[in-house]
Amino acid sequence: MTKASGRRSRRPTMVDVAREAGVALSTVSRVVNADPTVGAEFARRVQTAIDTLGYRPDEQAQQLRRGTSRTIGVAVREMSARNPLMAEFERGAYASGLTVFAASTADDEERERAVVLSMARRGFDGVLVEPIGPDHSYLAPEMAAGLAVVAIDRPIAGPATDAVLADNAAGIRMAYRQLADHGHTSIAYIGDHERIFTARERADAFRACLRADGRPVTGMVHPGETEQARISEALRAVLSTESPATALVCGNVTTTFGVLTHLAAEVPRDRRPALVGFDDFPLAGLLDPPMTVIAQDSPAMAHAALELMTARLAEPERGPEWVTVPVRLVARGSGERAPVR
Amino acid sequence: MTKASGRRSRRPTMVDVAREAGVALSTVSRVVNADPTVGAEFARRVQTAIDTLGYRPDEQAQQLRRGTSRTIGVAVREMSARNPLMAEFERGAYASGLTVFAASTADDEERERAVVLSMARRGFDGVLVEPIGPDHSYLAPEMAAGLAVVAIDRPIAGPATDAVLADNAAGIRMAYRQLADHGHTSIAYIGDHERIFTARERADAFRACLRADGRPVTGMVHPGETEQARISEALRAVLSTESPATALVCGNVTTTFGVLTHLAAEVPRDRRPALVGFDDFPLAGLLDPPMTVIAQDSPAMAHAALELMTARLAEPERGPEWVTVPVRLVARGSGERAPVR
DNA sequence: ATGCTTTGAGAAAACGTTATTTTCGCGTTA
DNA sequence: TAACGCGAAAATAACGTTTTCTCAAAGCAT
Repeated sequence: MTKASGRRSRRPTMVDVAREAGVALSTVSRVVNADPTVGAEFARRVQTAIDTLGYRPDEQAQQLRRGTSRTIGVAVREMSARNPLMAEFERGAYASGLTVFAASTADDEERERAVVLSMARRGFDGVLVEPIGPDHSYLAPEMAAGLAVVAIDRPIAGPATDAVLADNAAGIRMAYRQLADHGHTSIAYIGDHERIFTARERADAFRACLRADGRPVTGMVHPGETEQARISEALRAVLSTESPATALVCGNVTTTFGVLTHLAAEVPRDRRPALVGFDDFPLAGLLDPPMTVIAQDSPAMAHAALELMTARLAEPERGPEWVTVPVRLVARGSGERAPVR
Repeated sequence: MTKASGRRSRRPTMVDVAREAGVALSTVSRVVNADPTVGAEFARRVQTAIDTLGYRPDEQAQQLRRGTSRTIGVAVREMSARNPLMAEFERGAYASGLTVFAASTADDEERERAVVLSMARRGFDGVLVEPIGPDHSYLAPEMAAGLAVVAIDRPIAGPATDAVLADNAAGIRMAYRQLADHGHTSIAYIGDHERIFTARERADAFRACLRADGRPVTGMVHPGETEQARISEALRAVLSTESPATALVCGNVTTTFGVLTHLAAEVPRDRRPALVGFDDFPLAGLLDPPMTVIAQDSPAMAHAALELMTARLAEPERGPEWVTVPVRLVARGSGERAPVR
């Protein structure tokens, strides 16, 4: 209360505490960090000074001095979208005493770079990133300087990092198998653009399924932008041939929604194809028919990511590791319908 | 390359650049900050040194020194859940040259405190917070020290802050009116627990609607936990009286999902009540019947929040301001069904 | 008593910046 | 020619911590 004459009160600092308690600055630091070499009487005096002043250490200065922040950043395409993985990861990290801050890359390569670099230059110890573009060489110097990088959902092109991936190929095979087992012989795939790693893996796996079954590939695989117009177009192409597809595999949730929207609007209920979607979503069970999906194991993926992250933080020189997490089929009805016609 | 003998390379710092360019530390700083008083030749030399070394300023040290970070934090209940508001806010902030980092409070009061305090002590300039508990007095010293606080979705109890709220009461009135206009005379409400501000506002508004219509309130308003069991119980109570409700207003998305789940499992299609839900959600239009909802204007709310935030950053002493954003009714079918029986 | 370790606190240097002050070279003016 | 002013670079002092070093006092054995 001595010199704070201005309206705006400054945050109390260690120096203030030291003055209040009548001890040296370094003694305050030792008390704050529970250094056992500080005497009981001194500790008490400092503690009361801390309490009366409402002192809180400045984490920024701490980190600058310590060179570590116990903070890890999450750079993900969309924070806002349903992203159970991030929630799981955050929970786990919190339990390990790590702070997690997230920022979204908005599916923009340049933005990802800016976000991740900003995290690195703020002293974040690690970054969990859902990589966007084909070039991640900007990460190399940061990693050399000690930034722990774990890729999620897709691997990072360029420097070798840890990665957690879903078993996309197995998921597609399960979807295909389920439809084939229910009598479908003409199965088509509609998915995301193949510039995206997961979309590429899934489309490739689907083509492999067709080939393994001795069925024609041409005209049955439709990757592309996830806009309604493109999806509707693909659907029309697939459903209006002389021997139309009786079943569909959707490559991701956006595609699934687009397909459902199109079918609801333009295809009579009793002529709709059987459907299996990649990725589960809320309400999937309340649709008519309930939606059969390939569900990713978000908790397991988050757990794996956290494991990799903490392992790398502890031992920065370890070799990069990839973890592939199994997926599972959730049969709800849409994928178990018999072929129409 | 002179002394970096260890495997792990240090990030280059201003001192390194200064040494490389053969100038003083402060000259490097001036070049980095585009100070016009630096000579062309010096600027060039420093710039090449920066490029060859790959120097990037340490934002942490910058912020410590500058006392400002142009960073604002978002503390929201669930980052992972669909939260279009946050996405909008982030986009706008990015356009204004602000960095946004988000952390989730997991609906836990203590966690909120930890997260927000951590943001403050890291030098974040502002915090957008979706407040949890009844006591936010911990914010007072931070605000006194200059932290800009904007509450979203609910006001903050304790220190007076800016806030952006949805017009909950008007939304409930629109929902009630829509159902009444379609012939319903027995309308019930199921919603979230009234410890939550929005739930309280909505339940209160619904009671007011009943009273204004001269209808009994008892037994028609069911706020509570959003667990399936509680919701099912409320539904049974409301639907199994001698004059059962023919229409329902759901107080939030979770409740809506719970109600839909219960109805799908236990009530034959032709005996289901009309439904209006608070908050829109994806796939609402693909349900059977398509779901009528009260939709919040997330972009408008995000925009308002950003306005308040920037205004406060610019002028910390301005009076707190509350902005109420209108909602709108999206009629899709479920709220326009005539009463059964 | 003397010397030697131990304990515990203070002083000061660092972390990587930016802001302020000092210094210096040089052209201008009296 | 000396004083002056000015532009531009160098030096230095912060920002709020942690950590290393120093050093006085106390404890203990000889």
